[in-house]
Amino acid sequence: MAKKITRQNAKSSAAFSVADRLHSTAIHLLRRVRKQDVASGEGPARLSALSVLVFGGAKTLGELAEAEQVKPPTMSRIVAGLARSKLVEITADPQDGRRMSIRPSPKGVKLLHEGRQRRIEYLASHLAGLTPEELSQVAESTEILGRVLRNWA
Amino acid sequence: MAKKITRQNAKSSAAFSVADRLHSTAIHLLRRVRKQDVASGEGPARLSALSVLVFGGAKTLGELAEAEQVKPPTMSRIVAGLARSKLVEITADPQDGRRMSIRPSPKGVKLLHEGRQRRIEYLASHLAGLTPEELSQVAESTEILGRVLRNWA
DNA sequence: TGAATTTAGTTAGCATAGCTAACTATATTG
DNA sequence: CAATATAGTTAGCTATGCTAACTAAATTCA
Repeated sequence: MAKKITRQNAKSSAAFSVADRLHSTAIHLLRRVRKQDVASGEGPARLSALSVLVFGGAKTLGELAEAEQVKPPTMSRIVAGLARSKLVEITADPQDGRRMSIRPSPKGVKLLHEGRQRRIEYLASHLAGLTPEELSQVAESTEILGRVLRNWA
Repeated sequence: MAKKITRQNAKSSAAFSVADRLHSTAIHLLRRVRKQDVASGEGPARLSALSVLVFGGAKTLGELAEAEQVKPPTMSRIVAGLARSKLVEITADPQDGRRMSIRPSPKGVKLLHEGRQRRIEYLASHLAGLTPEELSQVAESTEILGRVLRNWA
């Protein structure tokens, strides 16, 4: 039995094909850029958690785990590593003795900004060959995808 | 001393700002999509290597490591895992006894396509809310970034 | 009030995935 | 044929993910 082609199917398959290439491109792009982070001396999970703290302010461990889409035991170890490197400061919540407040230390803020600088400069240097039109296409599309992410189920 | 603003600087800082948002968007997009791959029962490194084999054909271990931007010992273990799960077949190179030829098994091809289907359908379902114009913006931009990746130093 | 339950985070133990250093085995070169 | 180069493996480290089982604090309710 041949599959019936409808307007709905046509729309789906366009999204399908874009999704496919988008996925592969995102993987390979990040794999390149990640290598710049080695210079920071911290792993990707720690840098990402630190970034949440630097840009979003102090969080509890549970909030951090939620933000990073990771289970609490995983975040517990990530935070322990950040604390060992003196990149975050931890205080007990005076209202609720079970909770901890985790915030970036000045050293953590500095390390994050430097790493971000390196990483972004590296990526930007590879975007530098694009025409202004291409660059604004990419910017526009990034904007669109950012909106998709904010509305994610 | 104020920084002199030239056409070159303007171009660089546009690339810089796009790079910044692109990086963050790519990270968060992949973090969501990755979760779909849990259903395959194989880790991300194995799925990615298998994908190279399925779409690029048989490779030696060194070629695979190169393609995946990983050191040979790392790829050695990834391939061992894929072989243990019977997702790849390995034969010795008759010309050069040091080399091995690694190719996907029928089971490997099937698993990859199913996983890809799940992952892409999931991503596509979230792109489905976009207008046709937005979708083609994203497609265009993905194309541009794919070209950037192919020319990467 | 005080026992039961819920909530926040930790500990233990497992698997994957990355690395370097040091090894084996095969090819190549002088 | 000896020396060297190349392909891959093994051993051992760190980091990151998980679940299951724990501790301790807060909350509920009989």
